[in-house]
Amino acid sequence: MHPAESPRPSPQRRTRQRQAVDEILTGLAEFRTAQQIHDELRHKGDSIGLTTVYRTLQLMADAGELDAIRTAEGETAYRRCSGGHHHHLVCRSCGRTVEVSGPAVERWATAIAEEHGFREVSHDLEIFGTCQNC
Amino acid sequence: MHPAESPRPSPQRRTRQRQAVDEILTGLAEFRTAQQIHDELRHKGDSIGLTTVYRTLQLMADAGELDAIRTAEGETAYRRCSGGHHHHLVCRSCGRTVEVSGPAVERWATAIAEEHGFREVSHDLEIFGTCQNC
DNA sequence: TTCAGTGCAAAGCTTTTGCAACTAA
DNA sequence: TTAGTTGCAAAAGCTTTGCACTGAA
Repeated sequence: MHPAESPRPSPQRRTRQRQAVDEILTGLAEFRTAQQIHDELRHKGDSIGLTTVYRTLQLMADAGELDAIRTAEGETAYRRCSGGHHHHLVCRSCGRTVEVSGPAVERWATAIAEEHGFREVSHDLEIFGTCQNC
Repeated sequence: MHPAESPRPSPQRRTRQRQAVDEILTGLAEFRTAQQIHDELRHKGDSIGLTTVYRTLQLMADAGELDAIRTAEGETAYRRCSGGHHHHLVCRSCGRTVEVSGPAVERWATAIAEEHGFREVSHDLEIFGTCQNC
């Protein structure tokens, strides 16, 4: 269900398309879907196939360079992430995202899972709200 | 992104199909997708359309009778739930689910969101692990 | 020169919708 | 009787795959 990610090797060739995706993601504080990124690149004048965007994002996520979440609409959204374990505080309206972490929550989750006899515990936590600007 | 659910009115007619879905869900401690429920009903000999299963599950979820989660594979899985706010401890292997709740986590999530200027805060939290039997 | 990478078209999947037939109340 | 339900077929959306072509190293 949520397999531990085994960091794959990074892509081997630096292509124009991969650089473009990489740049879009840089300095962006929101989650974006493959289709959104594809649209943005096209509007910017870059030529790139939707398939390539999908594949590039998957590679980057597999390599641990991106965080991926599933939206309520069934899409997969990506965002560059810092290493280490953390969670997200996401604006429902504009999508702005803040990375947060809370050791207390980690401990609570592990403790309650073990209490019920569960091992190899992991968890997903996303916080949603409306940010100041929205 | 995660709109507050406004509990719709429950279905108005008690049909054979809706009773069948209801019964499958009763006493089941795991999340099931629409397709899984459809399969189980068919194997049991009940005749029901996949479309009807989808619609019935949506109605029940809208009425607050079911919890819905998105699997990593992109499917929506449902499970009968108790009222009130709670989270799930899910077995990665067999799908067995335990409802858990932690006031401390709720407070933490709300606090950290407000700290960042977010209002109307909600959150999603699922804990995964391997249960004793697996 | 080579083989990873690209992108179009087509296929795959889950879920939703149109609509005529059906049925609970 | 009649309005809510059903279910097939078709459509909609997101994502993946087949495959011939392209281009980075």
